[in-house]
Amino acid sequence: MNGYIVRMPGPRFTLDRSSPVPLYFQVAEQFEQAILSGEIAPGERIDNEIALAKDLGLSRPTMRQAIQVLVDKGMLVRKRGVGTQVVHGKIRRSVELTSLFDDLSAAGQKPRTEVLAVGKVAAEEDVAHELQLKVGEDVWSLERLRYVGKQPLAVMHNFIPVDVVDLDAVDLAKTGLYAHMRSSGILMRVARQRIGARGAGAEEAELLGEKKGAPLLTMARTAYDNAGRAVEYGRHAYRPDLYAFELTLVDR
Amino acid sequence: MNGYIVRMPGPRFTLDRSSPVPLYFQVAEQFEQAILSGEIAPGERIDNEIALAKDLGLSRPTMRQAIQVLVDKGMLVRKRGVGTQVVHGKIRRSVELTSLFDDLSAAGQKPRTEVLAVGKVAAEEDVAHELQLKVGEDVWSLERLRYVGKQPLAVMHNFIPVDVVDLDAVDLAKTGLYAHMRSSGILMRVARQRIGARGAGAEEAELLGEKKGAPLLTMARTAYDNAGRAVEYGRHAYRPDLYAFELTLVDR
DNA sequence: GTCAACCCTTTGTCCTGACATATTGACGTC
DNA sequence: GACGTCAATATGTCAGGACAAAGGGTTGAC
Repeated sequence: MNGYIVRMPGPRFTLDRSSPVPLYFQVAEQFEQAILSGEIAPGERIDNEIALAKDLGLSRPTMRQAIQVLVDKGMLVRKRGVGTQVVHGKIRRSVELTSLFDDLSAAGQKPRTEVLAVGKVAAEEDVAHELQLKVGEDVWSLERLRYVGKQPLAVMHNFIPVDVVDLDAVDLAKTGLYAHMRSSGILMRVARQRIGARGAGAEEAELLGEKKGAPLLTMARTAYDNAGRAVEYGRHAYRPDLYAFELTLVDR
Repeated sequence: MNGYIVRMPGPRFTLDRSSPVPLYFQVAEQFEQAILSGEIAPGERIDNEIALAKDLGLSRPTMRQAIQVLVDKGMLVRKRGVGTQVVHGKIRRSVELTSLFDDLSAAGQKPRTEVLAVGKVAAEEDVAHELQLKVGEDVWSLERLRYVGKQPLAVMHNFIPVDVVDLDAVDLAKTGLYAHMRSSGILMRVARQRIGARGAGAEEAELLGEKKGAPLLTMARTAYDNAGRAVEYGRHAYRPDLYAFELTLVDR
């Protein structure tokens, strides 16, 4: 734990070379903090890569990798021949491979989940197609109603191949589906989402406390694990007055 | 014995070192092509980085950079100690810093645009806030109706600071707004989007050929140039039966 | 005064080399 | 046969150096 304090244009960075956290990540984290706290103002230029690397006792590739993390997040912009600037401080976390449950927990809300139905069903055509199965094969079907406070927020319908996890033994009202899958060793690495809208059906409307035909925000998503296997397909409908998707795009 | 068959660059990649296109990008492009064409099947492992680099006469960092491009696109997945696999072939291009016009053009559709109104207006509070202006300052206001074929697809309302571009001299029915901004030297590098849904207002409904209260897919977006300046704020409403947002998420 | 040519700064690309760490399969012991 | 250990394999991280290319400012010619 050899701490390393460096004096920079504004912020001081500390590096711990004995930590398992990669150096470039340590730098990126502290840079992000300095930007979010306003220590480095939007529009301001940061020192050039070579000087930064030298000041921190790092190589230039490592310094570049750290900066790249924030460029990918949309917080910094590089301009060849000019330098690297802060774009803007407040960045909404882009849509990630997290669940609504995670989102709300992070926001300090108290989400509650009601399991409407769970069991094995025969895969219909679209489900089978998304999960790379044959029509009629068994899949878990899980229907849940999500509340935030006392308000119903979303109707969620997930399909999961039976050989991925076992849903019988779990209390899904307490544990998020994704948390359960993670703890079962399922790592979701890539997901495809499709966001749209439609009018509420009679049953949905009833569940969400809306009228039939009321506008709903929909999201269908297929998640793949690190072997490329489809491990989850979900179709969800949200009350648009309570939920929206935010994302930050970066042109590279 | 090595019971598994490792896939080589069976397609011999061609590299042009005199080209201005970076080597890592040349490799990434050809790899992508091989994956999309099915030459390398989903789930298949590709050769390890060192062997690939050697075969192509590249250094390992360059090879890694090439692979990283496809990992970022969600086409490949790396597993330490194991190798790199193809996830799945058909990847929808993730939401990018392009416009609907670009999207439809790329899809071979023939989009048509009707300019409903264009002119300078005093910025209201939300517009001023998004564009980093003061309330009451002049901004361009541009309302358009987008058709695909004969069907109205979207109502688009854009706001642009007056010192960014001049909209008077342009035929916005023929030229996309973004294309015009690009040709004016405005480079959009970062954008924040918020996707939601709501019922159609009376005017919108009329324009889109829907009934009042019909579900619409909405997207609000603020774009920033490479100096961090807000250059565009737009509020758009889409007919959900004709349009949806697709994106691919990658966990890194 | 205008504009082109030049130089300096900074990021972009690419190379070689090294060690760390996660994963898997094979081997050996009990 | 079950289980722990070890080695092989492949990616992850990091160092240090070199040249290319783009942008911006300065200088000089006209």
